[in-house]
Amino acid sequence: MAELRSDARRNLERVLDAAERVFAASGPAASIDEIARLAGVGHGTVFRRFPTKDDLMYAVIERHVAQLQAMAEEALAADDPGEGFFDFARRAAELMMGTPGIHKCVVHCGEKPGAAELEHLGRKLVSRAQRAGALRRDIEPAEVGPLVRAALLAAPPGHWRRYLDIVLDGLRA
Amino acid sequence: MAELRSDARRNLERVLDAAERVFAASGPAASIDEIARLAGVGHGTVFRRFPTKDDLMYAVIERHVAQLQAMAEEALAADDPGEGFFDFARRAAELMMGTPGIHKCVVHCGEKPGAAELEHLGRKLVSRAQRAGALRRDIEPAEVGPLVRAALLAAPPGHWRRYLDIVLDGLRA
DNA sequence: CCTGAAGCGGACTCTGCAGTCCGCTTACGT
DNA sequence: ACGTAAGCGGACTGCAGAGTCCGCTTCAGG
Repeated sequence: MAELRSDARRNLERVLDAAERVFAASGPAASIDEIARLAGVGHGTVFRRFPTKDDLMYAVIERHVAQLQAMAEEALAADDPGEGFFDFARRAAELMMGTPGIHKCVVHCGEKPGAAELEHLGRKLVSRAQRAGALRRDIEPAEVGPLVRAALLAAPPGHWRRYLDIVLDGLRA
Repeated sequence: MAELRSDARRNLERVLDAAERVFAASGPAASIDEIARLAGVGHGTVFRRFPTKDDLMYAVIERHVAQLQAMAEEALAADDPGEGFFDFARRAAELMMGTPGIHKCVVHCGEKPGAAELEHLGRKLVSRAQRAGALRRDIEPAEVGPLVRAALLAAPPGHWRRYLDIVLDGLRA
């Protein structure tokens, strides 16, 4: 990655920026051609760095996952497990809903990228809250994320916070 | 519809049956070719009866919508508004989740077909339950359906009942 | 500078879909 | 039984997007 020629590095950056914007706007349905056009490069250039569209999507997603991971770690350090969980849910939702298209990409990928770590943190967060009696126990820790995400995506543009409240209320013990 | 030649009527039936099965399996992504193949007809035959894929989808969906409508009317007649609503939700979910692909088609169409009536019934059902104090008031009657449907579709295959419970709990006053 | 390797980009292929068209077939009234 | 209009089906078109390839351009080291 450091071995790239200067023009190549510049183009790579442009591609990633464009991809982020286009995926954010159109979700997984975004086309490589559109990204290349916005980046001001030929689409062959995109494919040289990212052999498939999914590869590019992962690259874009990875930055977001990193942010979520930091939040999750912080939440795990909270004194009150219940509050840690609900705060995290709200903050994560705020982040994801800033770029709904990318949110859809995450759902689309089944979170394959480097999300094993994040998923692990999420599970810990949930089961800690369950043990503390703040969360209903009849749901698997791994299932909470998908449920919340689905509710967020189903909401009409401005109203996802209401949907989130409802689902979080439903999750309470 | 009664003016059809006998072979045409038979083919029409075959097409609808095949479409139902294929849409149920693959959702809105199903291809006309696959439906035609399963029906044992050329795809030109499908297009003669249903000029666009959406037309065919509507035809398939309509039967399901009719069933839901009957349920909704029954639920509106229930003594307890809250119970009427929650029973309807569970029964409707049971019906829809029997054919998840068709459920996806319904979501895909934004329920255009003849669903104005059903939507109206749904709104009445919700606002009646809200007035009776059985349902939280900070959600529009028209928003309840999408939220519930999204949760159902997000559930891993066998577990949608759990997801439904959670969302319905969240909806309680 | 000059050169060769790295990089570029767009023309090209391939795939899969919706939707059209028309020569052939078949049901059905007489 | 036969004439004809209704019906059939598959070859065809058009489109859009993913991924490939290769002749040309540009960077960077000597």
